[in-house]
Amino acid sequence: MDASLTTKPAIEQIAERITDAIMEHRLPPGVKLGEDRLAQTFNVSRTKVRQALTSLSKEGLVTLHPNRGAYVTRPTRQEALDLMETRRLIEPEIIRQVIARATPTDLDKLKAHLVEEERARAEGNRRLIISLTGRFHMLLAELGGNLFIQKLMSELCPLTCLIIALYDAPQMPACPEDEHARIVDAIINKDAESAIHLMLHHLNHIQDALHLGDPEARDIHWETLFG
Amino acid sequence: MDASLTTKPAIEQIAERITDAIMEHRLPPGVKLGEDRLAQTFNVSRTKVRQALTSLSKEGLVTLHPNRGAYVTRPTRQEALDLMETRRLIEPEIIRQVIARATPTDLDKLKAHLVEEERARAEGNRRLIISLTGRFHMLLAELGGNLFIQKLMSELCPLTCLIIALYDAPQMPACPEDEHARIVDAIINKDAESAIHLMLHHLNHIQDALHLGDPEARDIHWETLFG
DNA sequence: GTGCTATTTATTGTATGCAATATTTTAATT
DNA sequence: AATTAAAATATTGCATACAATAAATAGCAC
Repeated sequence: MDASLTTKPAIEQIAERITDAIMEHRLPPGVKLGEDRLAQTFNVSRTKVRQALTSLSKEGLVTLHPNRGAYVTRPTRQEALDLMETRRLIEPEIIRQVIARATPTDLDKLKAHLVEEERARAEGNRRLIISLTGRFHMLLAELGGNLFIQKLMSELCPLTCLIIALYDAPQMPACPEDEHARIVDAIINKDAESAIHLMLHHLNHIQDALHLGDPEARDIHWETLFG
Repeated sequence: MDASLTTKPAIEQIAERITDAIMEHRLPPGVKLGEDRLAQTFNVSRTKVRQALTSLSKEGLVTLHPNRGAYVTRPTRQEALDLMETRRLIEPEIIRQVIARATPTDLDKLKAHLVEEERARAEGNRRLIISLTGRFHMLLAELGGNLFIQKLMSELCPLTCLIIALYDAPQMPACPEDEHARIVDAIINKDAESAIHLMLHHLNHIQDALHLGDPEARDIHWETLFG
């Protein structure tokens, strides 16, 4: 029997491994992703690495500088604000969708995820915690069932991890321990209003933990600076 | 002097021309986009065509079948519903942003766009009308200023054109003549409530014109049909 | 030693040729 | 004639080699 039914295309696998590394802060923003090096690392030809990198650049995780190579994106403060604004718009709708559609199996998935998060916290595995925190929101979007919102969140969440890597206070825990659990509780109780409220609170916590206000170090708008 | 400052990369140009053709219904859904043929058409190598096609597939306009080639996407009814649901969520927020941020120059751009639409209507150029109708919403997203919402709308609008091509009644005009103009009026008057109301009305008109309800011809879910 | 230019080195961008995979045509058998 | 098998054809997927570009180094004048 062929295993190809379960095997994903090599290019997607590469992109996924890079995404994972970025979400877990093993690849910090700004790092160069040389094609040859990656090709050797993954034991594939440069061709496939290139395709994975262009794919990631479409998702915004990687920035391509023509003739200069691929770098892990360094989101600007403005981009961070735009991203969080978008999430505050989208995620309440996701909550509504999940409450309206979720099957018992779906709710089990949410509970299982909380267990994983709990375990990562018990281990003190901060990198895993950040990654799982992102995946919680991607899981919600998946259960929400809207394909476009799902795709959007699957891009915004890894980018959020990058933003945390760039702007979060180094020692501060990414977000209060039980916020995800409380959101799931409200969803299970089909209490949309509470769940949305908790979600918005949660998103505000994430944003408040970021140092986006420092006026001295604000981004330079090279495009409009001259002429 | 080099013109390269104004010249876009060849790959993007190809992708754009294909996008335009799709938006104007010159390339109907389901059509095969053979690599060799496109390469000859655009007088470039197959390599660049391939990259343009993978880029378009990331945006959802083109669907890649492994070893079988690229086809103009045929959105399912479910995808059409998800898309319109997403637009109803996003576009009211865009309206709010535009009213909050728009400069006089921005408003001029909106007016200029209305003039273009009017001209296309006067000419009876139905293809151009559909394309411009899409671009109106992309322009609003641009003026809204949120980069992520902008990117999202720049994907949803061409897809909407595809959906119209697939599901719209052949003879029916895509949408009532002056809805865009009325939305712009409300924006100029900074009347957010009216503008949002008109926008939602407008989106519902688009959706109502689609034949998405026919139960006999609903999509087959091949993924979950077996096993 | 500093600033400039030229050369070398490294890295990305692209075309091309071949292998792998579908599709179509032809042939053959019932 | 219909169905299946086999061969031929066409198309996509991929690795590789080379060209174009940028970065790093070396050389040179002052």
